[in-house]
Amino acid sequence: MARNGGDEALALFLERLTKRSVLNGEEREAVLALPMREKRYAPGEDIVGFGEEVHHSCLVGDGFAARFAETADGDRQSIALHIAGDMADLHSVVSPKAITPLQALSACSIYQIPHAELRRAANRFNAIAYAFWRDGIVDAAIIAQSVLNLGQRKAPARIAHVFCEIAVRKKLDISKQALTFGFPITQKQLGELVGLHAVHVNRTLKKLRADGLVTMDDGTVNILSWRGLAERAAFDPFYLQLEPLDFHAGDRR
Amino acid sequence: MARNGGDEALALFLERLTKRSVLNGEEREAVLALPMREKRYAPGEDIVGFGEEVHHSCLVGDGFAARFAETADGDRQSIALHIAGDMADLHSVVSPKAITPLQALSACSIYQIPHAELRRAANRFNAIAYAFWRDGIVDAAIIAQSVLNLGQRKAPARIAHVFCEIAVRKKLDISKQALTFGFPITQKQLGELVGLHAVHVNRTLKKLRADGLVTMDDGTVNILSWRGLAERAAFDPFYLQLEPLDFHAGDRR
DNA sequence: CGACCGTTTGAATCACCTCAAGAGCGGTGG
DNA sequence: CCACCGCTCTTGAGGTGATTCAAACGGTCG
Repeated sequence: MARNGGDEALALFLERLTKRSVLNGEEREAVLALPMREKRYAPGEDIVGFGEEVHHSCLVGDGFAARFAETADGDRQSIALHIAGDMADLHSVVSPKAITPLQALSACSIYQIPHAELRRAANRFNAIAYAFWRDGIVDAAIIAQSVLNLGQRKAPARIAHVFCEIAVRKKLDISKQALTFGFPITQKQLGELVGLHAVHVNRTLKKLRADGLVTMDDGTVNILSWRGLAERAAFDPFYLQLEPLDFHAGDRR
Repeated sequence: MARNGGDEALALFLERLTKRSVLNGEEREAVLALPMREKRYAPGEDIVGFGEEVHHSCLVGDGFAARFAETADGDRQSIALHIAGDMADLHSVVSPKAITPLQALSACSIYQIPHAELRRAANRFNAIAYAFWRDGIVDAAIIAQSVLNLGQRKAPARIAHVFCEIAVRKKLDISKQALTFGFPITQKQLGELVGLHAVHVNRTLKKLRADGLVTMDDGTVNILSWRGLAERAAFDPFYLQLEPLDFHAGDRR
């Protein structure tokens, strides 16, 4: 059972949970005690294949992973982006046959946590069961925002929105001047995230750069003007900000 | 506490649950015994407002409801469509503050079920808790397909896909010749579902009609050729078909 | 009756895609 | 070592899809 990097990822995951659900000391311990096994993946590699049945969930250590969908015609679209501390497929606990493949977007480390252990923690502590359920809801809310992003925004706003979302999810300090994060993906992959073709992604990035909003070179995103970028994206982080909810009280109404 | 139409909707909801999760007699009883209160809404009316905190979930009786998102610029996009037997916001049990409004798409009846009762059923029966969690995952999978739909498909395929999905979710008999269902919404609303403007929806419907695939008049969708429509949509119902999973065995691996 | 809404069609414009080509870069094999 | 391949980024030109503005028609409601 791997620790070290795994402990860090698990701590991030716990933070993610407790940001949305109240967990007491015992419950936190139970989460932090989850056993796991480390795996590394190269960019583009399948972490969980399409239709595959898994018996563990995948906690992202570093790098980026994403779930994909494709049409019968073979057009690819990425559905959900996962960063360090995300349990990319916590839903597999209740739906173990993957309806979308999970792939490494960049080189990334994954910590596999057995479903049996997750289920045990949920069965032992009601609050953990609710926290897991809620975590899935938050994921769904993020996907719902993607629907809005693809359905209503034009290319520059779509790309700006993705950058804004990652910055907030990574908990970067928005007030800081130098707002930068590693994002080692190709323009083609970025296109799959926002439903655009690589060529148009290229032109759009050029425009955003020319407008002094953001750059993306050498696998690094550099936000030159948070305000400008957020405005261009029409970004409202409300959908990410769920305040913690307490599921301990038996029947709070 | 309303019954009649409510019982029917609840039976549909139970069917939806048991299609995906195994529930025993006692558990089924518990679901069917849920108390509820009927409400009726006119097209466009808010069922749950943006940011509103609710203490009940909304079971759709008849008609159609949808959740919406909008950009800071005011562009509307519908995120999720709900039909009879759907618990439109079961997620509100663990996330009571609505991050997207729920509105009546057509005239529709809603049966409100108190969160306290849902939570009680989940606390009493582990399998129900898992079934609820799983239900949310299925909803998320449908939204994920919308991302694919908006990101990768052109207008005719998008609209065709929506019609195919509704037909399958309504459990219509695909093999039948006359494949028809009521769908009393405007072209503008359909546009909000698929991320297109009303004018273009109109032209696209005209094209689909000319190709002998589908018509939509007087609030009725008439699928002239299921095969042709499904092919045009590149429709693959896999994402809807989750076989039932049994959560009773304490620690099945 | 007039006002309004939804549908339908036309024409012009804009956004995005497709095809194409060149430059840079890393990896491979002769 | 160099020639070559494949992949990514970049830019151009032309085509398609979707939007926008506009106008006409029928139906409904006050």
